[in-house]
Amino acid sequence: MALKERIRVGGRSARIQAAVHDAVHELGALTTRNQITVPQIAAAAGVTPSTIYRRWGDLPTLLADVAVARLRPIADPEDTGAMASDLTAFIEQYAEEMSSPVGRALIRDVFSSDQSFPSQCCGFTADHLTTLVERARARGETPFDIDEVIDHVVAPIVYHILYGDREPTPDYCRALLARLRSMPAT
Amino acid sequence: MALKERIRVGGRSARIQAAVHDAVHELGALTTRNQITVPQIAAAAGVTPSTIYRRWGDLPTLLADVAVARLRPIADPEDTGAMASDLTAFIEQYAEEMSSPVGRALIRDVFSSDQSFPSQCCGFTADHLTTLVERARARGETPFDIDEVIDHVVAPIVYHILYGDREPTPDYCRALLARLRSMPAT
DNA sequence: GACCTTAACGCAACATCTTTGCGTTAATTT
DNA sequence: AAATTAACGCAAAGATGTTGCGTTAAGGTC
Repeated sequence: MALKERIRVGGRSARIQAAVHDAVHELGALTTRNQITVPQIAAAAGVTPSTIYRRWGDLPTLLADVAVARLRPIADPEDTGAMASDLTAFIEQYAEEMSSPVGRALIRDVFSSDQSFPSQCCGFTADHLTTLVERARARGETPFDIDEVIDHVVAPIVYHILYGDREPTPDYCRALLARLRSMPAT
Repeated sequence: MALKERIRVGGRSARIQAAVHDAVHELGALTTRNQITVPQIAAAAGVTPSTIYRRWGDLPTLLADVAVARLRPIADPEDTGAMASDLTAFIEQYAEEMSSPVGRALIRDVFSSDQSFPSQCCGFTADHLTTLVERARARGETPFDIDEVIDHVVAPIVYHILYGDREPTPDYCRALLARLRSMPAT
C-alpha cells in the first residue's frame, strides 16, 4: 500500500503524524533491535493502531517514512570558503552520520520498504552536492563532477556501511577524495 | 533470534530445510510483492509454521537465509584466458544478475534481516575477485587490486541498484572498468 | 461566521499471524 | 541395540493486522 498523498495538511492530521513520528523516534532510541511494533508506537503516540495501518500500511513503510524525514536535510552543507574543503567536510560528516548506529538503522529502514524511499535519499545527497557545485561556480572555481563523487566517494562509503566489512573512517574518506583529484581530467 | 547452528545435518533436518527453501523459491516467483507469509511457506513446504519460527525466528531471517543460499556461488567465474576479459565478464554478469528483478529482491532480503548476512555476500564477491587475481598471477599477469575493484566498480553498481536512480548497463560497467585502468599506478 | 461536504480518526469485532508447552519422532551417540 | 537428545507436529493462548461503521474535525461555500 502506497503512502497516501496528504491532502489535508493542517490540524489533526499533522498533529497525529508528528505524534507518531515522535513515538517511533523515542522507541527506536530505546530498543536496540528492531523489535518495535505498530501497537507499541500507537500506544506511545496516543493513537489507535488502525490509524497507523490505514495511513502507512505497514511497519516497514512507517519506519521508512520516519527515516526519510530524519535524513531530509534541514540546512545546506557548511560553507568553508573553498570547494575542496566544502566537499571534504560534507563527505566526512556524511560518513560519520551514516555509519553511526542511528544512521545504519535509518538506512536499513529506508531499504526495508518496497517503496520509492531510497531514491528520495539519493536525491538528498545529489542536492547537497549540487549546492556545493553551484557555490564553487559562484566563486569562479572549476566544479567537481557530481556523478563522479557519487560513484567513487559516496558509493564506496555506503557499500561498506551496508555490508559491514569496513569502517568509513575520516582517513578512508580523505583517501577516496584524494583518489578522485588524482584522476586524469575527463 | 539468531539462525541456529545446525548440529544435525542429515536426514529430516536437511529434508525440511530443502523443502522450506524450495517453497520460498516458488512463492517468491509467484508473488511479485513481498506478501509472502510464514504460514504460506509452511503449507507449501508441507511443514508446520512453528517449525519455521523455531528454526529461523522470523520471516526476514528466513528470506535472508534463502537469498544468501541463492547468491552463494556454485562455480568459479568463467576463465576467458586473460585477466582483463575475466574481470569484465564477471562484472557484467554481476551487474546483470543483481539488477534483475530477482536480484534486487534477493539483495533486499539480505539487508532486511538484522543478521550478518550482508557480510557473507560481501565475502562471495571478494572470493570471486580473489580467484581472478590468483588466476592472473598464475598466468604471469600483474593482478588488479581487489579493494579498488570493490570500491570503484562493485560499489557504484550496487549503489545504483539499491537507490534505483540509474541502470547498471554493460556500457556503464565497462566505463567503470576503463576508469580503473586509467588510474595512475599506486 | 454558520452550514455543508468529506477526509481522517476511534472503536470494536474479526481474521491472521506468532509464540509456547508438551508429547512424539528420528538422528546421533555409546 | 539401547540411550540420549535435537528437532518436529499439534494445539492452545497471545499478539498483531484488517475492516465496517459511526464520529470528529478540516476545508470549502454561502
